[in-house]
Amino acid sequence: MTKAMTDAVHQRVIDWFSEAARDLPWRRPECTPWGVLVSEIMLQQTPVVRVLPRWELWMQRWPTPADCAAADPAEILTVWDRLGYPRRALRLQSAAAAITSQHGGEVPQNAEELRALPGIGEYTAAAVACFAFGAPEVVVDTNIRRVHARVFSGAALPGPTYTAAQRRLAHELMPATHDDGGVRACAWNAATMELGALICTARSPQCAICPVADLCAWRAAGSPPPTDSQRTRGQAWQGTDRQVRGAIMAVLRQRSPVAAAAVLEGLDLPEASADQRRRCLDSLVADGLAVRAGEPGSAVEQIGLPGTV
DNA sequence: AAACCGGGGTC
DNA sequence: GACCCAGGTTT
Repeated sequence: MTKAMTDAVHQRVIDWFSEAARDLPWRRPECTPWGVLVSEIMLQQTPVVRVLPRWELWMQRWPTPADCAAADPAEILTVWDRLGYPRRALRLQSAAAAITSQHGGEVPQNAEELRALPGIGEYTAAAVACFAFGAPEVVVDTNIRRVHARVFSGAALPGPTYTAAQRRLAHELMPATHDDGGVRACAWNAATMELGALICTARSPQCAICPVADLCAWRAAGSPPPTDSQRTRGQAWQGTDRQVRGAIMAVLRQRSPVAAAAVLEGLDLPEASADQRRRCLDSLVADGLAVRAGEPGSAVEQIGLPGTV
């Protein structure tokens, strides 16, 4: 791909974004860095439409990191509701506590300091530095990997793992920052992500209305279907510990504390053995998502959300 | 590099 | 019913 073609892709995607971008609350100018951070954590593995109402409630209740850090962890998990992966909620509160105690209550502005916070990895650190503070970091999520794979590599899908070659490509594709201080680089990140979310989707991409369809290497190759190695192996759900853990957490959000025996026997999961139920309950306690009172396995054993027992 | 971690919408 | 989703942590 020549520099002229890369420049053309930049221009087309950024122009497309300026008129097609969704009006999301964490993209508005008045949104705080904390609001951006909360959105990024919630959006890890969770679609925008499901995040929107939870984000609004969260920001209304805890408008600053200090508010969140001081909150009752049981309420944190209750407001998180069914967003999934509830450990994210506790890590977000831990991050808020670190921001409050170590950063004067202000969200750090650079990726390195963000990366050191609980629950913030390579992607989220770059995304917050870029979207909240305008830093020209290389942001790579699953949408961006897919766009890169198609437009520049000619592949149907990027494959399940983020490879060194993909990281190198993402760096090479970043617009120069010497003349605008990174404005264009940030726009490229946001625009590419949005293109992957709205047009260049995994299942049925809308190439007919794609701003770079005529520049796309995958299209030029005849839009070949994904190979077996490019397919992501879907996670099982029925019968997994994740399903059982989720069912236990649903009970605790409803009523807490509660007798452990009542929870374990009341789960509407006929396939789950007594061993699995017990193992999952213990793992929730180990993860800090639940706390226990009374001897495990005894008649007086009680389970509750953290802080309620 | 691979396993683990939720839950719901879509095709 | 398979597939997908603005990933991170642990081993």
